[in-house]
Amino acid sequence: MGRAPCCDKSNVKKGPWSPEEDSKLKFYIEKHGTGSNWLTLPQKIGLKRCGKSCRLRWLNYLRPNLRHGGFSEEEDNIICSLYISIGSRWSVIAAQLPGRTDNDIKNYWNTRLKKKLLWKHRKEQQQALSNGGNNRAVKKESNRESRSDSLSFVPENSTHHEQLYNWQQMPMLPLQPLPYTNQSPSFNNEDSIKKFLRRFYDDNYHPTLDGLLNHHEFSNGIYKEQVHMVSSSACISNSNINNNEVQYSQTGQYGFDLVQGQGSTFTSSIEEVVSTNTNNYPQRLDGLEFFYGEDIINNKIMGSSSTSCSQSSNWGETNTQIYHHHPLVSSNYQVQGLIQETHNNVFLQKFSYREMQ
DNA sequence: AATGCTCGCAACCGCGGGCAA
DNA sequence: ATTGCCCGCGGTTGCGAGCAT
Repeated sequence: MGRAPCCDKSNVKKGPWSPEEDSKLKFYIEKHGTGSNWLTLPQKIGLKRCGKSCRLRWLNYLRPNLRHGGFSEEEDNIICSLYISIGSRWSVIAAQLPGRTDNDIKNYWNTRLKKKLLWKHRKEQQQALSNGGNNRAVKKESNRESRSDSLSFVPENSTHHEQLYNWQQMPMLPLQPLPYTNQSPSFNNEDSIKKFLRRFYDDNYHPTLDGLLNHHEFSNGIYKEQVHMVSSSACISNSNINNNEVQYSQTGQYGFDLVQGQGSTFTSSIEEVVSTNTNNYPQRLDGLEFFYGEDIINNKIMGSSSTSCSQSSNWGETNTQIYHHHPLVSSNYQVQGLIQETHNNVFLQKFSYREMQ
């Protein structure tokens, strides 16, 4: 006994949507909403489509504020780090990337991002071989990947934004040299991909957190300031609130210290840090919205999921807290701030610190 | 110019979970 | 507690555009 079909399959249209169908669906939903029943919706509109097909079309294509293509470097990093943390839960990953659909991210991962990582891995292998190896097969494959990469990510008429796709221009994490192996990494399953990805992030992978530290660096010649984001599956929901992450983060919580150093006074909030860096290194702020939140970059409050973080602000609401003195940081570093957020059941930690040079 | 191949993306499909009766 | 229905997710497929031969 199979499941009863959701609609009369012989009486519904399949395949690409016509502009007329799109406008019918869009017009109706914008005016009346979905009526919380997708299956009956096509009949109301007069569309010969399955309700599920309507839902998919609306969510993935027609609904407002969607972005297609043009994934940024930061989005790449978020996708990679979340993939490591939580696997192929595309809807959860999509929830962290405004305007992106789970379908888009899934396609992007399967068709480009995975290959991009593989290509980089192979390039490193080839470099390791450069002293002695002259493997024609590797060379041929490498040429093919290079060509493919240049066409896919850095077209000749690309804009600055598009050029962010060029691996060589990406501010990569410090990489461990990869030992040469005759075998390319196999991407047969999720675990092998995660394992492979971690090779790129070994320096920044934190076993206790089971998370990835996304890494951005500012340097003014005196101090090095590093900003990390941790996404962790270990604290995936509030029910795990007692695990190590939260417990140790609670030492010295709430607020920031003023930190003195080499004639400079560090500011007391990330908001001010952003402001400082905007003045000194405005070019490095581009694309950091994912870390600070659009509201901070734009100096305005846009929503509840990401909040500004001044000391006296309304930070305590629901899932967001500020901490300092993160135990990961040694005496050579001074923590600037730590933010913990929960977005759609994904736990995120963001912290910044400065390295005393 | 014609044909075959590859790639990217939109859409489909089946299944599991949640919820109400 | 059980059943049926719907929603949403993730894996898969099919098609069209662009590229290689």
